[in-house]
Amino acid sequence: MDYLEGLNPQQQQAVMAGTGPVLVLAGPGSGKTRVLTHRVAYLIAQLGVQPYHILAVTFTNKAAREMEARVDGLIGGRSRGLTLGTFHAVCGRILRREAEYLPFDGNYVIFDADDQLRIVKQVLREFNLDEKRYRPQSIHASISRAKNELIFVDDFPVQSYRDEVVKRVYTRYQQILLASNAVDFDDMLLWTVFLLEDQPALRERYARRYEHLLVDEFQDTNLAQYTLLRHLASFHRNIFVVGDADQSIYRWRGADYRNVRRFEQDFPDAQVILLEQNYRSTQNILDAAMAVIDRNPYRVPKKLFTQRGAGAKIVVRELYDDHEMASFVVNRIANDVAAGSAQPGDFAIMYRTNAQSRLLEEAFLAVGLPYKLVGAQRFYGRREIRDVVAYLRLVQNPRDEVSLTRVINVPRRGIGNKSLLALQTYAQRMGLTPGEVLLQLEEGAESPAETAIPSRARVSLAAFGKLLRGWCAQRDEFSPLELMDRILADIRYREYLEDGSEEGQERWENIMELRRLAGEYRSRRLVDFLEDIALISDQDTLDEAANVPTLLTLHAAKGLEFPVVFIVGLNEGTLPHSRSFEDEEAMQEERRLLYVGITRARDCLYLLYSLNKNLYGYPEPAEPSRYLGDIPPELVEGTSRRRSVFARRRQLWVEDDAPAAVEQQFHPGMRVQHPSWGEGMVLTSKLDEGDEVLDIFFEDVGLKRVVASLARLTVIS
DNA sequence: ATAAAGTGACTTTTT
DNA sequence: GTCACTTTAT
Repeated sequence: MDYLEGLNPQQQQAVMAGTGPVLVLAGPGSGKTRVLTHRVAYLIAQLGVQPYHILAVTFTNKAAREMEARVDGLIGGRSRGLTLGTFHAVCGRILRREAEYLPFDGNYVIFDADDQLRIVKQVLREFNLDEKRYRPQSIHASISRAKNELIFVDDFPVQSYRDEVVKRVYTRYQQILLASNAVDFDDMLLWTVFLLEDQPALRERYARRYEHLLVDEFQDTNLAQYTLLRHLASFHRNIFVVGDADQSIYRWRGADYRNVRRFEQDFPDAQVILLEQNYRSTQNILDAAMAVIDRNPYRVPKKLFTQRGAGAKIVVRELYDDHEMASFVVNRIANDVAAGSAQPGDFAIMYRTNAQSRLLEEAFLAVGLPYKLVGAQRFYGRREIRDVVAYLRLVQNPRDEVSLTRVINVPRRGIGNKSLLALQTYAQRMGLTPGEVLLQLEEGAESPAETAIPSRARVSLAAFGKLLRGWCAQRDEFSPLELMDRILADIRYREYLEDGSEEGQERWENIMELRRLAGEYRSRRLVDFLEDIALISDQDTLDEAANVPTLLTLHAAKGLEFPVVFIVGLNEGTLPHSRSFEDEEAMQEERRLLYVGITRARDCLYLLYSLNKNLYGYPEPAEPSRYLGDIPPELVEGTSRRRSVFARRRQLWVEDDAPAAVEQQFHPGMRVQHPSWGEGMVLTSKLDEGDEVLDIFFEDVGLKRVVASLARLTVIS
C-alpha cells in the first residue's frame, strides 16, 4: 500500500486508526499534514469510504488545495466529492444551500473586518456615543468574542455599563447585518451552529452524511467551531483531530487550546497518538525551541527529537537599530546566495507586527533584491480593489448598504453627503434599504420620493439607480469578468484612476490583477468569486513558484517551513508584545508564537534584536527579549569569542563583531554599470559583514545603496 | 459638492 | 510615519 510508505510506526498507527474518535498530538515538523492526507487516501482507497462522506477541515484554503492535490496524487483522482476547506468556507457553502431556514437569503455577502468596523462606527454615531470613550475596535472585539463563544445578542451578559453599551451596539449591529443581507466572519460559524441546533432534521442529515471528519490545527478552534464539529460528528463519531497545544496562537480570535482537553473529556474513548519525531529541524533548533516553550506552565511536556544531528549553531545578533537589522538580513542573504550556499527562496524573515515589514522591504528594494510578502490585506485592502469589489457586491446584493455608501460617489457623480442622507432617511421611512430605493427610482417618474428628496439629488441618484439596475439585470447571464468589465467601462474607472501620476498607473494595474483573478471564474458565478475573495487568507497569496525570500508575520508562518529563518525584532515590547504584558495567558501565547517561529527553520536560525526599536517612526531605546535569555548559550554561535551583556539582570550572549576580511574592489569616483539602473558613479564604499556596501549615484535613478556581491556591477573606468 | 490641508490616534496577530 | 477622519476654502 503506497499510503503507508515512508511513514513511521506512530504515523502509520494514526493513518490506520480504526473508527471512533482519534486525537493526534503532533509536534512541529512531525508530518501531521502527511498523516492527514494519507488518512484520507486510506479511508477512500482501503476502507472504500465515498469521498462524499468525508469532511476535512484545514486552516487555510492553500492547505486545502494542497491536501486535495496530494490525496489525488496518492489515489489517482478518486477524491472527487470530498468536502474540503476552512471552517469558514465549509460553513459558507452550508449557509447558502440552507438559506431557506435562515434570516437571510442565498445571495448574502460576507462583511470583512473593515466593513464590520464601519458598521460599529455608524451605530456609535447613531446612538450618540463618544468614539473616544468607546473605541470602535474594542466594542467590535467584544461583539466578536461573544459570537465566538456562541453568545447571541439576547444572552449577552451585562455586568457593567460598558457591557450595556456593547449589548446595545451588538443588537443594532446585528439588525444592520440582517437588513444588509450580510454575515460577518463570526456569523458564518454562529449561524451554522444555529442552523444545526434549530433544525434537528438537518443536523441529522449532515451528521449522517459525514461518516468521517478530519480536522487540522485543532488547537486553534474556537467554541463555535468545536460545537459545530460535535454536531457534525454526533451520528458516526468518527472524528480525527490533529493539533499541538504549544502552537496555539489565535487566542485573541477566540481559539482555545483547551479544546484539546475538552475533546478528551467529550470523547473519553478517543485513541491518543503522539507524533514526536521531527523531520524538519536540526537538534540545535529543536533544543532552542524546547528551551523557550518549556517555561510555559501547565503544559504537557513533549520530547521532540530528530535524527538530523546537531546542525549549525543558532545566530543571535544585536543590531544598533531596525535599519541595521534590515541591512544585516539582506546582506546575509546576499552573501549566502553569492557564495552559492543557499538559494534566495530558502530564506524567510519573520516578525511580530506587520509594521515591521516596511524597513525590511526598503532594504530589499535598496539593493534591488526581489522578495515576496505574505499578506492578503496588502492587495485586498487597497482602496481601488475595495471599490471595485464593493460594486460587485452591490450587484450581487443591492441591500448591502456598506458597499453602497462606499461607491455611491466614487467616481464623483454629484452625490454628496446631503444627497446620501436624504436617500437614507427616505429609505428608512419606507422600510426599505437605500439600495432598494435606488433600484426603484425612475428618472422623472412621479413617486413619493419627490417630496422627500430634493430634485437635484434625485436626478443624480436616479442616474446611478439606472446603472445599478442594468448591472443587476445581467448578473446571472454575465460571467464575473464580463460584469466587472461592464462596470469598469460604465463608471469610466480607468479615467478616474489614471490621473497621470505613477500611483494612478499602479492602481489601474492592481485592477487588472483583480480582473485576471475574475477571469478564473469563467464558468462560476459571481457569488463564488466574491465569497472566495472574502475568505482569502494571507497564506493563500503565497506564491511558491518564485524563488525569492519570504517576508511574513509569525502568525502567517504557521504550518510553513524554510531552510533559513530570521526572526527579527526580538525586543521587549515587540516580542513579547507590550499589549500582552498585563495578561498572563497572552504572555504564554507570545512564547508559543516564538516557538512556532523557531520551529519553522530547517537548518539555520537567526534571532535578531536591536538596541533602538522604531516606535511610530521614531527610534526608542529597547531591551532584548526575555526569551533570548532562555536559550542555552551552548546552542548559540560564537562561543569562543563571546562577551556577555547584562540587560535587566539577565545575562545575554552576543557574538562579537568579526567582519570577514575582504578587499575593497570599488573606490569613490569609479564609474560603474548596473544591469537595471544603468551608469553611475561610486560615492562611498565600505566593508560590512564580509561584503562591500556601495553608495552609487546613477544618472537615471539617483542615489542607491547596493551590495557589491549582489549588484552585478561592471567597472567602466 | 469637492479638493486641499490639518488633526489625532495609532499598530499586535486574521478567518 | 501612516492612516482615517475633520475642518476649511473654493
